[in-house]
Amino acid sequence: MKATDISEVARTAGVSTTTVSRVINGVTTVSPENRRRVLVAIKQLKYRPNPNAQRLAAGKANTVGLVIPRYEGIFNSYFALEVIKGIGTSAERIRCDLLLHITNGKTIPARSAVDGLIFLDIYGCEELLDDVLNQDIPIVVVNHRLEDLPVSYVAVDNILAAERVVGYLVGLGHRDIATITGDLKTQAGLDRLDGFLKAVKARQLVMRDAYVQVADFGLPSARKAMEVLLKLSDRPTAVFAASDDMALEAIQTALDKGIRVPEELSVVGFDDNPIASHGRVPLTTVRQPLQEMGRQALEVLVQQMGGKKRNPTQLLLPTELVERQSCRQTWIEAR
Amino acid sequence: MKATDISEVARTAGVSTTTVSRVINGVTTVSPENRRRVLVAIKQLKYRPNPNAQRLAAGKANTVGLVIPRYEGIFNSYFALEVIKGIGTSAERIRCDLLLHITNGKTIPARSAVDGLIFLDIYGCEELLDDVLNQDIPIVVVNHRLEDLPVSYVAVDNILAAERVVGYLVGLGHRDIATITGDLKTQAGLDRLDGFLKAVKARQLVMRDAYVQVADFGLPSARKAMEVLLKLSDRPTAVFAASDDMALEAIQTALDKGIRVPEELSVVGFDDNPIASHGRVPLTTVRQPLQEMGRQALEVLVQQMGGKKRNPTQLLLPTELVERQSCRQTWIEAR
DNA sequence: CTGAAAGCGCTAACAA
DNA sequence: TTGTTAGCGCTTTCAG
Repeated sequence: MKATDISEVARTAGVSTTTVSRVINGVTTVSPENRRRVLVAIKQLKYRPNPNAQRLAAGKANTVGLVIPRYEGIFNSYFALEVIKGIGTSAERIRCDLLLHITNGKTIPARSAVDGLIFLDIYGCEELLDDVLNQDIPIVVVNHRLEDLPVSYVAVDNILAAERVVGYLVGLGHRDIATITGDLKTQAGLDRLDGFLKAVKARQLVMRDAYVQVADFGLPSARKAMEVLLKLSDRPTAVFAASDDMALEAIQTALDKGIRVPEELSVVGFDDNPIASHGRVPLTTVRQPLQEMGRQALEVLVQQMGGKKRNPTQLLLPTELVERQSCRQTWIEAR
Repeated sequence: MKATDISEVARTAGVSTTTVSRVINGVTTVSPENRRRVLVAIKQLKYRPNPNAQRLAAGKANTVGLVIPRYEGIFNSYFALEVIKGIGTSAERIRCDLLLHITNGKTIPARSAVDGLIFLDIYGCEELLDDVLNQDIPIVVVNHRLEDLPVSYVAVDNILAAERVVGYLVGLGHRDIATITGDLKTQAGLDRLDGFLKAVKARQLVMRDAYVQVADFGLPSARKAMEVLLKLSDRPTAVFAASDDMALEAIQTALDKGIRVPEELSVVGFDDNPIASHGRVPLTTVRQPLQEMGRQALEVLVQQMGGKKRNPTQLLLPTELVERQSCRQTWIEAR
């Protein structure tokens, strides 16, 4: 049982394979009559071109590679699925295939299998990046700024977002603000901490070392961090967690110890994971346009693959503080 | 800038392209000396074979297509990411590429682009299935039993799982048990309801129509369902929600109305989403081996692609009731 | 154990 | 507007 090929279509349509190829690829120089006959033949034979042959002959893959670091923290997250979703639906629209490549930091799809690459973060893939850059393959990185490198990226201003969180909390009267960080090996984790620190310094808030609890985006680490914070003699009145998951876990930990949120402790998260907006305490958090990041990443990549852009596009998408009910004023305001 | 090709490798190794091809493909009939020289040349030239050419020449793609229905309920879920993860990590191990294809129910990857297909559920893709079956392309469906069709699947016994939930609840003394269903257009949703109904009947429990609240896996639908249940004059003492997300939302809804969980209302979920085990009320739920499903699906597919198996493999993986703290006895047991 | 040569199915000059 | 003719880069008989 052999699949029908282009020559068979050509034969039954009474034209050359070239003509068939032309109508398949939307080349306009085909007479309406011939086009019609080809179309009929294709339908009748249920012909579908062999993509491998197309790619080989045309020298382009019509595929973009989605490289995902095999790292729990990112792979496992709400973040990943949302971005994939954004990329996936866009890819479907422009009829381009998506090659999912989960990597241990050592491998990427073969050059000729893809026209371009999207990295979903580059945690653990730093060395790969050099390879890629040397291979002249179009690439865009999601969720990691690479300002000194000529690489396109689509990310979010985590520093600014964290600063805003602190500003918001200060506006509510908090001065003793702690943070539960993400994995500091990721840029997002690091930036969220940097922004926090920057704002704390700028506003000359109380800054104890213990107010920075290093965690790793994991639930257990968040719980541990929160337990430490709660035991502090000068317990913070507000906590900024670097992810919604961790924020939820932190709230849970506090509630377990009989500390009410937000009455006795304000908590802010990061992500705007829907599950967090519906919990016991609807979470005040930072919304990132995750699907949008995916969509834009693909768009930038496509432009680059089209050879339009020579210099990298570096995009910082806006975040938004979503106020819900996990924060509260610490004093009665003067009227 | 042209990529190095096999003939270049052959030249620098002083052998024919055939020999190079042999060492690449692990054919054993190559002298150790030649093998060494080829390997050296490959490394030196940083040669990587062109997959498209390989696929075309060899007639196999070394790629499996992962078809995901473009449907919020499945695409968006914890379920999807976990299964993808299972498939992805397995695929990485057996060095097979993964083509992610998000579909509206009308398209699948071209036959020659993949050696086989994994459907992540088939919601909205029922017609596609016929196409696939007519195309003699190896396929396995995840999360949907197709007992009357000669199609491999890897799923979970949702009916049995739901029955067990009811059994568990009855064991705690509940007789007024309601359910918040998933989307009944999905088999998983339907089965969970069927199992529930079956068990309720078998145990001759109270069964009011209002005890079956049809929802769709979405949070808003779950909330609405719960609100209806709570207003009932004969309010149920226990609720089985068809997903953890919905269960959480249900608990939240109850708490909002001042109804304590589990003291006044027991709730059971489905999935064992980690976020549910850490909430205000650690959720008693049904664990499904999601990653395992992905892994097994790929394994079954690979066997099928190898031509080993002619008849379909139909797997029902075990679930497990994870008891946490969202359920409670309704009466003081006699001693 | 090795290599020559014939494709795999399609695209793209180039000529007509 | 059309068809002829080379390839694209690799695998695979088949003969040696």
